[in-house]
Amino acid sequence: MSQTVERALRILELFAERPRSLGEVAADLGVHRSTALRLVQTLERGGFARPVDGRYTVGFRMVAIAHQAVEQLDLHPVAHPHLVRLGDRYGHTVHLAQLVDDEIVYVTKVDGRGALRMRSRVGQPVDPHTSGVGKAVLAHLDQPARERFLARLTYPRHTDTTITDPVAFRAELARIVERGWAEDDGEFEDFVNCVAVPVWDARGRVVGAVSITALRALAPLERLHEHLPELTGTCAAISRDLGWPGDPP
Amino acid sequence: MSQTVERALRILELFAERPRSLGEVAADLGVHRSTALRLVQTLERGGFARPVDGRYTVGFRMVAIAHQAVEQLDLHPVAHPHLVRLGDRYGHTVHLAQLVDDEIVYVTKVDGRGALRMRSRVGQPVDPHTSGVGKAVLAHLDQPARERFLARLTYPRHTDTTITDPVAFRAELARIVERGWAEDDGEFEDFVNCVAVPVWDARGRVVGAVSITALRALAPLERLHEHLPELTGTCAAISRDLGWPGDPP
DNA sequence: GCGATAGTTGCAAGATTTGCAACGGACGGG
DNA sequence: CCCGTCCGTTGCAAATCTTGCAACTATCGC
Repeated sequence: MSQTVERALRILELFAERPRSLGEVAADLGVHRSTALRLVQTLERGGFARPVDGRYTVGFRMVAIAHQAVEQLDLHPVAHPHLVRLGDRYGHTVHLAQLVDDEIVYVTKVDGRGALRMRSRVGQPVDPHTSGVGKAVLAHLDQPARERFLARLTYPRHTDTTITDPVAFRAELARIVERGWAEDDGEFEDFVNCVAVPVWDARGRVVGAVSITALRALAPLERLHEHLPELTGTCAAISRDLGWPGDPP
Repeated sequence: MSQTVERALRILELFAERPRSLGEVAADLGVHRSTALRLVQTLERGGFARPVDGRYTVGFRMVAIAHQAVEQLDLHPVAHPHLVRLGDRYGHTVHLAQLVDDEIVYVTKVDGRGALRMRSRVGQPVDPHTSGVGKAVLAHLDQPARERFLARLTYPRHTDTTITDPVAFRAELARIVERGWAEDDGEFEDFVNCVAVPVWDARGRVVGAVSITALRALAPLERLHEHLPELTGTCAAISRDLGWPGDPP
């Protein structure tokens, strides 16, 4: 609706990938260099962009605002200490995803102790059919909401184990409800697997999920399964902090 | 330079504080509601804003971009695992600040185990005269850069212990260089104190600092001092990961 | 010293944004 | 039940604000 703002946002997207020169920005937007300059300058004066050796990148105001935004989410503040404790315990990567309106978003990540770090996901929407947290939330959603999700779901294949069949996916969701937890058996990336457990609010509705993720080489599913009691306990603790009465779902 | 973009950024700032209705936005910007609507819609379609029960807030694209930006910083990725380990050890809050151009910015925070969480600072510029990390970096900066910092420094008082005298501040910096670490004795907030140690790069220049922060009631300075060997070790490890030869400064 | 690339500025043209007025829906009090 | 208010939304004409141009400067590398 506003061309100018659209261009400014596009510029921020460009900066997020990697630092860009004014020329690159202008070329990408298809505008004159002077136009690009004025947009970038505006971003810079607002702290949304900053120069870095002959190029521009995302500015710190942006970082600060985003951080503030995450802290405003209901789940993050109550869950965080629990997640840190959980991360401590096994040294694996811990993710928290929250159900926000009609999408599921990664809200917190606690890095594991290994040298490798998972490609980061905070702020990104969860892919429901290839992630533990996605399946955990989806499975425990109430009927109409789940159907709304499923309706707009596509099933692109990422690995051999990716579930690409809607019917099989529904079966998987049913299984998850039954046992109370979900897993990702290398369905997004071959060498990564995880287990995930849902989090409940005061009214007994799913609000998100917590997952323990690890390289298969480091901790295969069987090993992660051993952490399920701890993970379930953590999610119960978070849920109780949210006012959950504590009944089994 | 671009009024429209300026307004869009202003809107994001508003959303960061708390969710806003269109009317509030329009009022704050001093524009017609329809104008505000079109700007907000543009932000929303870009994922930079999102509706939340009758109001608008910061969108997740914003969060994702900011996160990506932080990961691009040189210090963050190498330092993070060390910080987590340090946080584990004592359960106190750990901050990492990085020197970026002519400012020092909080880049990472590892929350402590206590129920209380520090008011968050990631992405925010460090106040050099009231923070451990600020003083640690400033003290070890090369002469000209330090003078440039000092030149534009004001010394607003926040607490009884805030250093408000430029001369006293220089003396403090000298003391910090001598002993190799800095402290914040409730200089920003009465009840919070911290110790901080600088981080070096391959060429032996300060690139940032790490601090261990705690409520005074929980861990007074004397207690934090006991953690200095560990903190110094962590900073040395980070510095070595950055290519620091390992000579004492 | 030449050529390339980066950033910057004034100005005129006009595309883009703006304010207006009016509509529909939701909510709450009277 | 109706009125008042506050929400978001749309079409349109006016004009503000943005845009592209062209020219200038600076820096880097050959």
